[in-house]
Amino acid sequence: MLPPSTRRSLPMTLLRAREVIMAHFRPMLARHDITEQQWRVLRVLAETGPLEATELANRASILPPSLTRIIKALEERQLITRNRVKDDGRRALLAITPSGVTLIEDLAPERIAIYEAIEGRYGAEQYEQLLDMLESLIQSESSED
Amino acid sequence: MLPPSTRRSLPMTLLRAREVIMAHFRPMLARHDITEQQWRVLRVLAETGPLEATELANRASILPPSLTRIIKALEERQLITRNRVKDDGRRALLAITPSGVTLIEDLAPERIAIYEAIEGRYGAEQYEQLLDMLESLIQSESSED
DNA sequence: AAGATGTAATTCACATGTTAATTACAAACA
DNA sequence: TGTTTGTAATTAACATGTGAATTACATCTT
Repeated sequence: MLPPSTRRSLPMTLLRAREVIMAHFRPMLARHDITEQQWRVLRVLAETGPLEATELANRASILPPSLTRIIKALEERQLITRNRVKDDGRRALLAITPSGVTLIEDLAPERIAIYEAIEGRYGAEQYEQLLDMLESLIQSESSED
Repeated sequence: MLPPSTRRSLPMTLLRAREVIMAHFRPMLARHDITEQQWRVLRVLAETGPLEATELANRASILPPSLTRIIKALEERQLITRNRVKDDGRRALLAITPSGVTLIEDLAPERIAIYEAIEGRYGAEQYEQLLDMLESLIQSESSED
């Protein structure tokens, strides 16, 4: 078996695919002075409710050191709050604030429009199938110790 | 249309998919003290021959500022060389050195084995189909000004 | 030739990715 | 009680991602 050429390697192709998609969202994020990762963190908290850092890191696919920095930035902008968990001084519950919710809600319509445009160009069925296949890949490759 | 939940957003899913795949390669890269991006640069040069920085950046999907730093590091380790292009003082041809080729060749067998293992778990046909669908997505979304 | 415009590469500033080490705390246990 | 072990979060150090500004050349224009 030949090694996959760089142009058709799976990691590179996933990277490029992510890149062309994110390119559509970056102008919107820049206008609201928020990074892609900060937006992910806020959306997870908005969808799920208050979470501890470890769970939030998992759901937003952000590593703990990055999350520490992101939490600090979002807390300073008063988009999230942190409250100690009683009986365990290590943990803290992170929650989105009302102004954080407002920010997410302001972005939501444009977010939906961008997704619809992508689906329109790519095809809704293909789009769903691609997501299914990616989730299947993640399943087949995750943590088989 | 509902906004896609964070768990099934395309950018997040692409990110996670890339993550589970790259996890297989990281131990190998760490053993050889090379980063993922440095490995990409070397592979592109090994496959394609000498390139100028802009073309190399495109093929390796690395932004110019990152490539500047990576080139510097690889040059210091004598894994690549840079030669000015006559008649244009801005450009330079970047080429992999023999020891760079040796490094790539040392990694190649394990690289192939990892890909084969992934294909085996996921299914060879699915694997090819996924690549096709991703390339199609990249096509449908790239630069339609 | 001199200035205006365009292009390749770099630099800057800041955010995140990544691994290893460390801190702060909790829980188990002698 | 004091020590060990385990866990959550942070910090440290370095590499890369990202957008804006800058530098170094080329090329075009007059």
